[in-house]
Amino acid sequence: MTEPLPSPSFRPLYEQIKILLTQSLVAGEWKPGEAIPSEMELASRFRVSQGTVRKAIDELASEHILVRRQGKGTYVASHSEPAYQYRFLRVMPDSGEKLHPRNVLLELRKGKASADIARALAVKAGSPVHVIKRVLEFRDRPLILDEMVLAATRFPGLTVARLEEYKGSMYSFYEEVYGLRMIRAEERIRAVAAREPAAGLLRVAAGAPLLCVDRIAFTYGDMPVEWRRGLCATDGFSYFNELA
Amino acid sequence: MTEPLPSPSFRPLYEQIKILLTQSLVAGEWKPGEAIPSEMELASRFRVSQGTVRKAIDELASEHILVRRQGKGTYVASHSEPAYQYRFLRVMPDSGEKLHPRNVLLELRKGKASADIARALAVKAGSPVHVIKRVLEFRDRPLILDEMVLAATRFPGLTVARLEEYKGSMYSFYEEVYGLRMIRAEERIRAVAAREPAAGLLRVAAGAPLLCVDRIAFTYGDMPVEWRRGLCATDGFSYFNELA
DNA sequence: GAGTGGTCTAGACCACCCC
DNA sequence: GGGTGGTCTAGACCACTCT
Repeated sequence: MTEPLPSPSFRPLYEQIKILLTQSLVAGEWKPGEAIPSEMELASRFRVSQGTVRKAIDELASEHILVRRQGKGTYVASHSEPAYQYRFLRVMPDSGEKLHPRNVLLELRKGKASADIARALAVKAGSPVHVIKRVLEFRDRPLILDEMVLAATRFPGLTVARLEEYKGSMYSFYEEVYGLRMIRAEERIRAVAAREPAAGLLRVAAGAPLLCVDRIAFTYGDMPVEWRRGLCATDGFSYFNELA
Repeated sequence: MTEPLPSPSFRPLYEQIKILLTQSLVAGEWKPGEAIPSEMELASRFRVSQGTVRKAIDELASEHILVRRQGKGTYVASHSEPAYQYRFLRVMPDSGEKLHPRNVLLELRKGKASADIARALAVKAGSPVHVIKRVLEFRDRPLILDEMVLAATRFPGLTVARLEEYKGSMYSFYEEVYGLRMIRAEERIRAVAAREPAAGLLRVAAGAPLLCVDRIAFTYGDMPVEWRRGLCATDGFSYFNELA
């Protein structure tokens, strides 16, 4: 029998299992929404105890990469599921009611990555990109004006038709159409004065204060996929955050 | 047939242990910065296995209520420790350098809780409160103008002298002087136009866009302790947030 | 009833820290 | 060397879901 030698840098077994599971996810062995094999089955596949598989899955579940459902199985998390639909949308009405915005596509064009965006997307400056502009409306009021930038190589054949025909959030679109599941994002928020054309699109006066939310969204392995800038008027709405 | 009725409220053992540990923390049996008893010791105290204590501690550690240190022990987290000093401060220089702000106290006065603040602090409207105003400076530039409101009953004998003599963050002050450890906070962020006197204090033009960050901070058992409103100019700085 | 995740136990051993 | 947390195992039993 070949026992794994204790390597100089100690790596617990469950972390290696975690890596193996992640590789299977990246490779598409199990797709978003599907169940992965049972803990016992994975334990015998990897030749470890159920407890070790369990710890690996626990961590992936705490990162919202997998979802456990008692009595049923463990599933690959998906932005297409209602509960995860607007997982990354932190702007909420102060009234406390749930925000189910409507997506209005403004523009899709080709462009080249600026230095900043190239760095954010880990591509070369000047690389071809798609630029998407859209407005999120809530109760027929424009709420957020978004600009998204995607590396063209990762989104071949992206057209207005495909975007418009799609029902659901951007991230379920990336996921279902391009197999890119977003698992994490970083946001930087600033306050800015509204300028045209944003002011008009959001129906606020020029110079009105807006939230400017810059986001980089990542898929498995911390690979950046989307750069986004959102402008948002915050009368009646606010960006909610929990600090723990 | 005798159908075994589904137990109305199933509570796993480790959750009960978690509650017992939390009660000891609230009661002050172990103070911030101190070590709690070892896992084996707690296991025998509670008559459960080490694994069960371990799971309870794991959860408290993931909530940053306890801190594990391999080979040493498990400690009560404290805002006085350097690593946790500015745990809840999300405003950072865009340069990426670390933010070690300086605290400048402007005002401490007594007041009465407005309806909104009373609700936030779970006290009666009109209850006596302390109102603290201060500026956080970074490299001699005013960065954040904060107004904090505290229920007077929870902070007896609060004076300018005690506040000014204290070195460190607000929350280490609450913790060391009043035994109130903040473990969680909720923030709501909006964009607002600067007005006097905030504009002058932050050295921005009237009407300039500012971040307005409203916070409620909680101690053990989700008890609200502090209401806070921060105004922040964001040229060169931004509010960082990670979405997971 | 069968299968899944969830809990709990007991014991062994490893990595880390400090004396 | 002795104590602490960290990992891993094997097995038992519980709670939940679906059939």
